Amino acid sequence: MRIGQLSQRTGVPTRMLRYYEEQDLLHPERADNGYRHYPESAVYRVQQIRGLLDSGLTTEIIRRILPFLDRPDEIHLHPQCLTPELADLLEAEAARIQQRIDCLARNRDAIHVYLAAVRALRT
Amino acid sequence: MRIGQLSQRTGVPTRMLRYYEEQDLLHPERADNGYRHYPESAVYRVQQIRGLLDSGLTTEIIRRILPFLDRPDEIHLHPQCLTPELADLLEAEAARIQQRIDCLARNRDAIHVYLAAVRALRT
DNA sequence: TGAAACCTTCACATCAATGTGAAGGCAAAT
DNA sequence: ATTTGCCTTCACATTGATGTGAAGGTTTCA
Repeated sequence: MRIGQLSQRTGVPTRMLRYYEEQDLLHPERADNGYRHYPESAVYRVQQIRGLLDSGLTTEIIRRILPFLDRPDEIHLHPQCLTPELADLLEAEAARIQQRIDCLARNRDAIHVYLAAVRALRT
Repeated sequence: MRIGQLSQRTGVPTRMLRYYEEQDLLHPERADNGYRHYPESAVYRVQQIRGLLDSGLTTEIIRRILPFLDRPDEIHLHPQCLTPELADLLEAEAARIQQRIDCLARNRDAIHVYLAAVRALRT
């Protein structure tokens, strides 16, 4: 599919889709006339990128972990592809992600506790 | 405590603590000489702000939900303090937070699955 | 064939969060 | 008492993610 349709289906402006490509997060094929051509899977990929960006990860981090965020494929399953440094990076990033989850969950709970408390008072 | 010590204990630069004050996230007392004076609880509060910022919330959103993120106190427990619009805002923000959590948890799991798969291959 | 709706690249603007530094007042210790 | 280190405000710079618009090529369709 072309960029306009991908933009429509994801709600992400074409400007941003080109930006993500510049940041090495997307790698669409090019048609003869130069138009970008995305596979169906790009829809999920873009949603994933947006979700991670919106959760505070930078494009730089996303670029580095993105190859490992899908079903482990043969390309990356060869043990020698996982250098100790890369494993450390993934572990560290998973830990940072967990920290975010904990923080968000705490505050989500606090909001719900508050709402429940006020509503209980109103009975 | 003064700004320098709060900075040391939280790891947040004084520049940022003043910025958060400007954004109405912190409200330190002032001593006669104009120095800011923070209560002990400011340490947690700053960590909380940092965590939320780092998780993609803006200072604007944080400012609006911050009063409700602590133990519900008498000030805010009066039902008339919770206008329907405010309740909607809190619900909506809780939902957005939940979306972030889901996205982060999915990708954290994917990292762990990948690491486990590679390590299993290496046995 | 010509208009409408897409596509391309290039470039400058904005916004929030943060860095950095200057110019000067206050305080604690040698 | 002077130095050292903290504090104050003011102000300009930077960085990452976006918005916006210009100038021009392509596809589709009436």
